[in-house]
Amino acid sequence: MAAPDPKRRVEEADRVFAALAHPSRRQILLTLRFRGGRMSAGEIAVRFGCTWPTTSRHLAVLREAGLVTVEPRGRERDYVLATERLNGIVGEWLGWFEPEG
Amino acid sequence: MAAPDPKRRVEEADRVFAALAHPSRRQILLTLRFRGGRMSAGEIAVRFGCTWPTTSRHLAVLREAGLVTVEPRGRERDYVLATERLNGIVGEWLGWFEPEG
DNA sequence: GACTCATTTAGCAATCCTGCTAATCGTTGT
DNA sequence: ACAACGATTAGCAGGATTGCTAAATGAGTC
Repeated sequence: MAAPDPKRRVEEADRVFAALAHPSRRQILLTLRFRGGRMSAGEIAVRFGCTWPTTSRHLAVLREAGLVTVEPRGRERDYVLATERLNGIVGEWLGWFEPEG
Repeated sequence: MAAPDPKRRVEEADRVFAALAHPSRRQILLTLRFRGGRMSAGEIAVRFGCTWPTTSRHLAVLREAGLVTVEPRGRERDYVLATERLNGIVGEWLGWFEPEG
């Protein structure tokens, strides 16, 4: 486990919020959420208007942000939603703006 | 108050998340939060590394996203943090990923 | 009105993002 | 080995973003 380096934390938040900036990527996360948190790249790709490679790159952005993890399964690749990280980073940031305090 | 048009809701979320994608803009929101939710454009600008016009444009992006509102005061302009909207839009989206359900 | 201060707008260059098509890689099945 | 399938990578064009400097606006002051 990495030390609680605040600089690293900031860079991670940067990548997470940058990843959430694109509607298709938020849609991918929601789709994953309501399909049990795990789908193959193909299952995800067929649900979107853009081409396969474009979706694949969106998935790469989400993976580099740590919002999904990849688990190869045969010749397919399962993408697994990292719910705790999404709630952790975004929730922590949003927590600064809570009414009380 | 606008009708609960889902399409409009989506477009608003787009703009909000796009606004949050830039570190300087998140920093502006945090700075506002911990200075009482209200600051003039100048007070905000002097705290950032970039030039005044650049900060001004960041503020415009936040304003178009509805995350801040502007209140002219004399020849200055106060930017007011729209906490309830930030918590509303981001919190609602994040709510879809809560553990239960 | 002329002048100053606070802030924004205009205009430009560099960079990043997103979409596509074509080519590639790794696994399965014959 | 070969072909088929799932998925990613490479390369490119169009458009958006971000930063800057210089010029313009708008409100207060003399």
